[in-house]
Amino acid sequence: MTIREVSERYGLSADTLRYYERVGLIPPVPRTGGGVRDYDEASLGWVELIKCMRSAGVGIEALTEYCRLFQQGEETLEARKALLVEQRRQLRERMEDMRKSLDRLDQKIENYDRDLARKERELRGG
Amino acid sequence: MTIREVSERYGLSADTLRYYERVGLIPPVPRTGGGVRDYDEASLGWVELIKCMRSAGVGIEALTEYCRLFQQGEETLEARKALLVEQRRQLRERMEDMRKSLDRLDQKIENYDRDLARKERELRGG
DNA sequence: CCTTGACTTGGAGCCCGCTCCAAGTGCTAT
DNA sequence: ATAGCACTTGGAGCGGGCTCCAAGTCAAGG
Repeated sequence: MTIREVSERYGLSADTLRYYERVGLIPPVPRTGGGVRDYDEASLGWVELIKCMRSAGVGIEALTEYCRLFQQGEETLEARKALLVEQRRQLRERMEDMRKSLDRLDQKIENYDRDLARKERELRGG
Repeated sequence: MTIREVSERYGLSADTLRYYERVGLIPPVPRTGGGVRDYDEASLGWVELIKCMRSAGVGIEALTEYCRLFQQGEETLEARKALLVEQRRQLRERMEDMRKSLDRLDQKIENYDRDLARKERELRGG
């Protein structure tokens, strides 16, 4: 699968896909004789994983570290798990912050509803 | 309340507080005779609101627009509410992305647990 | 053979959101 | 009076994460 096809499939620019590989977010993608990227299933899996994690705000650094460990094989299983557990913790933390802000937004919106309703009554009544 | 005190109270640097005011995230803070910022309750409320919204990833632009509308008075109530509703929508969207990534992380971590347990059994058994 | 077009690389540039700095001003304590 | 310190402003710098560009290579079609 060419970089263009992968780009269209996942909604990531070809530049971004090359960038991801360059900085080590995904392992080296197989190439054709001419050196052109030819994404296989494994590479697609990585692209999808990275897209998912990036969209949740997981940092490039943690993800490159994960990819690096993965390429070192079996002896890094524990390290990889530890890394994922830590990222999960951070993700939960961020979600908790967002939940607080969401509550606050809900509250403010309710206040606006009340203010607008009052204004409406005043217009009608007076 | 001085900028230093506000800084300590909210864990934002004095530079960040000045920056927030400069770009219009919060309305102008009252000054002493000598031109030194003297945060009042209203300003503190703004700082806290902005800190909360920023920590949830709400963009500077939306927040400056909200602040701008606020300073224009009553006739912008509806516009402000609309802005908040839109930001709430975006916040919910981001949280949904994060929930998906979290599920995925949980799944991966479980897989690692299984792999590690299997490896353990193999070591003991063979 | 030559053009076209997708691909390659390395590197520069850009946007966001701070963060830091230089130069200057003004209260406070000795 | 003068040292010291917190404050001011405008502007430069920085890190993250892309995004774009120039220059070159290669495969396919006319």
